[in-house]
Amino acid sequence: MDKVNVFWHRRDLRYIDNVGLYYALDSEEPVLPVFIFDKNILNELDDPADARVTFIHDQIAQLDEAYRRSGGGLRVFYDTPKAAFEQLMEEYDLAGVYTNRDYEPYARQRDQEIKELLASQEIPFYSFKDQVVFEQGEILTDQEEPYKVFTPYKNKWLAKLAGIQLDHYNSEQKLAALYAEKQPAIPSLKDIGFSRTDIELPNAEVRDELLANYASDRDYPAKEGTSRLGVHLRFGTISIRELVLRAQSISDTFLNELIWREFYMMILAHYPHVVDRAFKPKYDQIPWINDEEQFEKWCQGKTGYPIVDAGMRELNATGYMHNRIRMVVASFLTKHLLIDWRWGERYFAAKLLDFELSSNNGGWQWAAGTGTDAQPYFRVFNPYSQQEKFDKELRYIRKWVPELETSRYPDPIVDHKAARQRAIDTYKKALG
DNA sequence: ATCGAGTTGAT
DNA sequence: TCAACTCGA
Repeated sequence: MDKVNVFWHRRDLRYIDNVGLYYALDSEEPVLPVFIFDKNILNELDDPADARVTFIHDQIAQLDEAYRRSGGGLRVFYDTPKAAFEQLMEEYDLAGVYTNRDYEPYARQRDQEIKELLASQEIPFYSFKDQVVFEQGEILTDQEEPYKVFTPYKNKWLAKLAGIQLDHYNSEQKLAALYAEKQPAIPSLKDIGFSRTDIELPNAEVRDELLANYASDRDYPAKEGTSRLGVHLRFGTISIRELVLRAQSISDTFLNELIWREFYMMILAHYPHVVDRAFKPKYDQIPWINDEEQFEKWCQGKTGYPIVDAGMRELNATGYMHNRIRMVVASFLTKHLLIDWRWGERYFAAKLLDFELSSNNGGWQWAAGTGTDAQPYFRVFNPYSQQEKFDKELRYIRKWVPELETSRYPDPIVDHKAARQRAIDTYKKALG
């Protein structure tokens, strides 16, 4: 049996500037890189044509190719992580398993299980910080408590960043240390129960010009003013350290967004109850109406509110929605329709290519007013003034709602003024 | 203990 | 101006 170190890729699908991979390749033993198409996760997805699985598969194929060029190869499983590691333990004499930390509740439980499995044969499990600049626990108040408000968190984060150097881990220059054995061909999408989608994904490049104009352009959905990097941050096809360095020198506003990402990851790690309950417990008292017919119309983009409908149709057609519009549709669902934020959260989770549990949950709780640092409940976005401010020329709206201004376009499913008042009254009563 | 502040607003 | 309340130093 050959003695190897395993490097386990999860949501770090790159070989450049990869911390865990760097340390694995720096070790004594040759490195077998591994990826598992996790049945526990994939079995939960209803639609076999899933753009995210397609994306992952493409990235896996590219990684495999890069490793093959260096004389190695990526070992890919379609299984549960436990079964995959049991097989690896049979096939190899494992010196250790290296990986980058992953902070979601499922991931932490999964890693604990694998760590224990390995420990039963005295195989060490080494994990590294790669996905974020600062983990939960690194940014705390003076009382050593996790922050609940963004701004002081951000200030501490920036102060801490100023005191460190963000290193580049040149894993890409160490691939000669890969385990040189031909690995089986990676399973096809069909083998794992999925089919290819033709949804186009943005590439992982950030232009300086985009960052330079980010603060002024990002709120206008008709412009190409946002980075579209969410999916790459989700699957680690771009390095957060590289991105932070770029942002630092070009755009504070964009850097802020990266800090939000870590803020919500920290919130999820410290307060895992947010996954299915309000961050602020009192807000679980709100009597949502949860009208299924209205929910369906919201999903389909047939609410009769152009900016809401445009956003939902963009999401349905492309797996993406402009951030400004995400706030508008979320406010509309929770406030105007008084539908449980979790319904909206779930719909976004199913549709968004850049879906990130912590950010999605944080964003929805913010819009619903149930979260950290959230909107006050009496602040209800006005879909018409949002439209007037951010898509005055109707460029975005007409693109997704071409039948606007025809008799085929539906009447509003609720009256803005009445719905706004109903929301405020309902929240007030529930919280009072 | 006190007090200023709090992502993206609306009327 | 509104309107509610908690966070954090």
